[in-house]
Amino acid sequence: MKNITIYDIAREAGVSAATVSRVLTNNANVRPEKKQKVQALIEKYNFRPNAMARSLTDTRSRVIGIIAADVRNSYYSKVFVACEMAARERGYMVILCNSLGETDLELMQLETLYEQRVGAVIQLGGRADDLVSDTEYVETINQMTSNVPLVVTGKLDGTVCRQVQIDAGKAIDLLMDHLIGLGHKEIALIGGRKDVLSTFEKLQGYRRILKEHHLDYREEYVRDGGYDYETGYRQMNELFACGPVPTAVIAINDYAAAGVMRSIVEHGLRIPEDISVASYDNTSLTELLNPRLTSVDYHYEKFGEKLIETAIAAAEGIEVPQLQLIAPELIVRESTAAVKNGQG
Amino acid sequence: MKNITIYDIAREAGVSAATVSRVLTNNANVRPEKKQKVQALIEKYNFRPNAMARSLTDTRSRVIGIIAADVRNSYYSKVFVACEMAARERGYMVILCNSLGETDLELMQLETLYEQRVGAVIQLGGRADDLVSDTEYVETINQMTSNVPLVVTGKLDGTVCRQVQIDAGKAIDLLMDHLIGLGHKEIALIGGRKDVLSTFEKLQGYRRILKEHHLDYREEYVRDGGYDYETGYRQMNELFACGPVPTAVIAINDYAAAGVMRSIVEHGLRIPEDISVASYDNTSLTELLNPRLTSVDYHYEKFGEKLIETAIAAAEGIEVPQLQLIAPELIVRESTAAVKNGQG
DNA sequence: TCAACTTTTGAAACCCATTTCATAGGAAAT
DNA sequence: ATTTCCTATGAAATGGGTTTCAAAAGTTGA
Repeated sequence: MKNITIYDIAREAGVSAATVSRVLTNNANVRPEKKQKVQALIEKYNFRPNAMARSLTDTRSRVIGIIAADVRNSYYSKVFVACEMAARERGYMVILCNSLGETDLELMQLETLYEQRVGAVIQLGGRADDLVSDTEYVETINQMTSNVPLVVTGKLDGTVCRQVQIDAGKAIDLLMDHLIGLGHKEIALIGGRKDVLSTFEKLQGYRRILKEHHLDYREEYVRDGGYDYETGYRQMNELFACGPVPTAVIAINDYAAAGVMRSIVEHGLRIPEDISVASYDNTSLTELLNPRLTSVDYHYEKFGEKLIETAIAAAEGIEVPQLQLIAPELIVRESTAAVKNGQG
Repeated sequence: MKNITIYDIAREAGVSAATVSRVLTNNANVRPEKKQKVQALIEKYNFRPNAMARSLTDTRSRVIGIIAADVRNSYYSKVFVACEMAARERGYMVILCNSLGETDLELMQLETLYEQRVGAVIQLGGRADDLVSDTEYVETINQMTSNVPLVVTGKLDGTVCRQVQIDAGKAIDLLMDHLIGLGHKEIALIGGRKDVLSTFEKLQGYRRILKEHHLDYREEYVRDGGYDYETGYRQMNELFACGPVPTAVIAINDYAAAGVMRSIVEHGLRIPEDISVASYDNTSLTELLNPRLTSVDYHYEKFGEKLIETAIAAAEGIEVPQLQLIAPELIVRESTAAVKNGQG
């Protein structure tokens, strides 16, 4: 299956390769009759120019690499698809890799993407979201970013990565305002690792808001863990077993919320009549669960656009603010309601 | 940010570019001291060879393209991640595109992937899953497959695409055996388009199995539509409104099942006590819904491996059987139970 | 020590498109 | 009709690797 090249086309058309190239790129004058002859042959052989060869001279390859933690998680797949659409509109392609939480793999993929000479890499989740950056990791990243610019959704102190973050402070604000407005005073926070930037910021916000409303901060109400169903289920069970039971729960994402909800139902309580549940991410899960879940949306379309725009700017050497924030929005559904009378 | 090349390394090491290349590919003898000097410089400059330039001579690019309908759907993201892992183990990369159900986009992406000179393309969902292939589409595909081999999960008559299919007949067998074994005689089928191969085959199997068990086929029990929550919800509502209410429902996937479940709950019935619900795909949703959903699993790891192996074989010109089947497995959870006494 | 091998090595060709540069051909201006 | 200015075109250089081929260097054996 030998591939056809512009030379084959050129020979058969009786022109030079340069002329074929001009027809392909369409940015120089070619006599109409020759142009037509070349186009006919391109059609005939179903010829498509080799993007590899092209990008050798092009310098910039019009490809953005994305390293996501795991697209099987709805949050990442939503961001990814948003990025892909934004990239396509701008004449770019994206390449996706899943790091699956393994730092080694993450770095290998960064390397592979650089070998592919992508213009920039966007990192979704993974090591760059950690609150405190590991020195060795930062060093490796610094080596790589001398080759290819990196856009992260967290932050990496001591590097030149561009940051596009969700405004986590605003996100917790929205949830707390909503719940406090409904009369809740006992609000638990379930799931998430405190050493992850966004989770840490949410916790900070939680304490700040409690103080602003003269509400007590209770250690037992903050129960971290992972970002999955299991964590939500286990931690809510613990709350039932040990601590005082809150009137509202904020889960770190929709998966954790599903776990929280099951635990509540298994304990014979109703949502939202007995306990309100809300979460972050606003994935499709929110509509599938029963009751439908109140959740914080991140305007994924805008989010993807900003990520891609930042990446393209970085690839093309254009300056952009190093930190950009995405404003979240609260989507209220059935899982939150006013606190019961006589309680709180 | 001028990139370093093997020539830069060669000059500084006082050797020829050929020698540097030999060190990189590691497949020829190079005097140890020179090898070491070159490796030191590679390290020093953090040099990585340009994969584009490499694949110009390599012919085969060690990249497989994947066109999925939409990775925001759990099914596709599971297959994709499985493919990615299988590819990595075999020294390949994958590039993902989402066709979002648009045939034009699908073809554009096929073209883009060919321009990238991927070794093969795997198509998940989309046009190739249609029962009857559109002539114009087939023609375009035939043109493209003269350039790059295509692996599909459906079938495309009149083309040379390799097929890796889930054994849909076996899948419906598993579900029906399970439900009939539980005493169900009134089983509805909800969701899916009949012009999609796998859905069609499931319907065929459904009729065959009913006949084998001397059960009546009832038109009203087969309610097609899309593959989403809405379809499940709407069609189950219709069943409640118009038709006889079945004792069990098989939804075309977990999303549709979620819709079916909500409709049932909203009608004041319980799952599985009043109605059993089961579905295909066994995505993470099955564990998140309440009750947990009985669903048919496709051994995604094996599925991904077979897809990638087939794609790599095609890329390297190795013969493989044109059609390969994946055997599904039933995962029984809480959403199915024996039919109530006095019914059926 | 010299012939006969084997291992290393670099120059040059090659992969495939783009782009520069110089030339050839036409059209417009004098 | 001649000069001037564009437009159209091809040869060759370029980008960054790999590979072939032939020469150089190192080994071995007699």
